[in-house]
Amino acid sequence: MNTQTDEGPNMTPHYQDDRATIYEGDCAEVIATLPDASVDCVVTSPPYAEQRSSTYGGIPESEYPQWTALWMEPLKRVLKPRGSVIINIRPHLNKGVISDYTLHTRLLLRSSGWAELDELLWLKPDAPPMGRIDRPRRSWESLHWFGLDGDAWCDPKANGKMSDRLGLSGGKAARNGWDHVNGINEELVSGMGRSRDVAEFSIRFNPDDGVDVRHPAPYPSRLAAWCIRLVCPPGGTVLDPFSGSGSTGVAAIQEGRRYVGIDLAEEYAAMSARRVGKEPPVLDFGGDAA
Amino acid sequence: MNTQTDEGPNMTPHYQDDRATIYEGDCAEVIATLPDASVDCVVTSPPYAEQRSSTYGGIPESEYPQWTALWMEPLKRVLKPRGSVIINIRPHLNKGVISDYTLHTRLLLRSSGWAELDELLWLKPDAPPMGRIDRPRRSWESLHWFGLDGDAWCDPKANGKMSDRLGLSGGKAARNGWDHVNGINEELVSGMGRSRDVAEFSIRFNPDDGVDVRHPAPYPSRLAAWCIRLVCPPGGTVLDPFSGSGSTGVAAIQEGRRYVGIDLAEEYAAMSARRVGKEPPVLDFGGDAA
DNA sequence: CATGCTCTTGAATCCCTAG
DNA sequence: CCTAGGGATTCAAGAGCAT
Repeated sequence: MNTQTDEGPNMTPHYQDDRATIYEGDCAEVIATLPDASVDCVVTSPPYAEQRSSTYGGIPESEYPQWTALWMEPLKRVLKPRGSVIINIRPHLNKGVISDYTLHTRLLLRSSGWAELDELLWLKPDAPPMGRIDRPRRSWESLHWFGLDGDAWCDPKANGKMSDRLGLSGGKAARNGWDHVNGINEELVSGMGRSRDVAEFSIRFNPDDGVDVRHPAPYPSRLAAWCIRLVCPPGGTVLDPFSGSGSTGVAAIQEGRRYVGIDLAEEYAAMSARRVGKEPPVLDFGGDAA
Repeated sequence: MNTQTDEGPNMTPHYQDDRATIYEGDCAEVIATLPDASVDCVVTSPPYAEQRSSTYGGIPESEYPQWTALWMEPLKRVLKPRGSVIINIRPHLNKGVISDYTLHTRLLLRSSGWAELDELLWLKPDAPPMGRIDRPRRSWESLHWFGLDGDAWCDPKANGKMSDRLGLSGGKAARNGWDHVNGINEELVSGMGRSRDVAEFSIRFNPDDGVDVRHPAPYPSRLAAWCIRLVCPPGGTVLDPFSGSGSTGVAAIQEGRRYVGIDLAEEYAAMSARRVGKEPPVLDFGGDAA
């Protein structure tokens, strides 16, 4: 079902409207056609090694680090200088031992020039108790956060909770011009606290993910929205090179950002387009958080 | 304050009673004197690279992996075949980029024969909003779980929650002799569910940590107790090579296990002894969980 | 609007067999 | 001997109702 021609990938979008563009094709090739510094952030859940092989070909663990470095390489030009890349992944167990390909991947990305900004968490309270019965139920995944340097754009309050005990240590923040800090020049005791580096969202029952969504990698759009609020400036552009069912796109539109989605499979490019196209226009979405 | 002689470390315990032994000295040297297969698990929070340098000398990041592999090497003999090692650590930020020494440490341990069983989490809901103000509040740490192979002893229900909906799909488990599974041969609908791979304990307000505890690495004894219940059989022996204020020891005694603590600093060996010695005798402690 | 019950489902993991 | 694929097994957390 691939519409590519012999001359190379078809860079005509599979879908386009004024907020979203969906491409069908190899993500590295599509990214190479995007304009310089046109993307604020990447939020994605790439295929795991040896998983989803029917859809994506199943990258062997030994090749995974280089495969990742390769699709990310053209991003260095396309990403804005303070842009972020957030990658959701967690190693699986093999005879009671976790695989090491994510460690090698992180090290290779670092040595190929990416700055590893932090490791954020996705907690899954309803993670199914499958797998090894003699081990704890595995109920979290990593969100690996990379940038071009240590100064990526970030809104540390985007996912914060309201608090009434802020600004009590005030003073120095004002002098340093940190407008992130509440209580500057005033003795505020109430306001938005900083986000935690942990996002908690259930796997299922995401109101924005329709019942007709069928994809081997369920990725709640609320999680994508959390990431987007954190690292994408309002009105910016979000890219997902493994768009899948389009949950990142749904989240981007809901959060008032633009979306560029890519998927190798026509089926999923179409599903992304269908879901993104159905999103109602953005009116006013504040930062309601985890 | 070091009482070592020129002939080598003093292997006379700094403190001993029928449940606990505290040594003052270099942990690798002390471990080398312990009997074969005498320890069920190690639960520890080692000094981070370049941190706590006033007490422990501050291991440079570049030497940290090898330093870790070295103190763990003699454990291979001392640990029981199904024993576990749980190491609490999280990389710090350096100009907005996380350090990579924990990645290198994990890979070196793996290549030197250790099995990495999983990565568990300690969530710190009350983590203070320190560090970079333009980033999310860092509120978790890793518990790196290693063993001699993938078959370490583990009680997956030790930290579980009670549930009244277990055993509903039961059947084959009984035939396979899996006593981990609830609902065998009966139609139970109530019992202990499996633990999550996430432990949530606040930093402050640990009832078992006396107010006089002063140590540069606050490590709640409730967290240590969670780990001990998970990987140490009842009545077994827990080792902490960086005993510090002795929180692991307090937890071990409370959970009805034996404790072997080691610390390089006389001050902390003494503090561990004081706290462990004050623990009331064990009567009956069930697995009350996170 | 709490509470309780039913119902569904999941980036799992292991083992065994076939190539 | 290693790889690939299929089958069997597992249960907690919502959501959606009914009361």
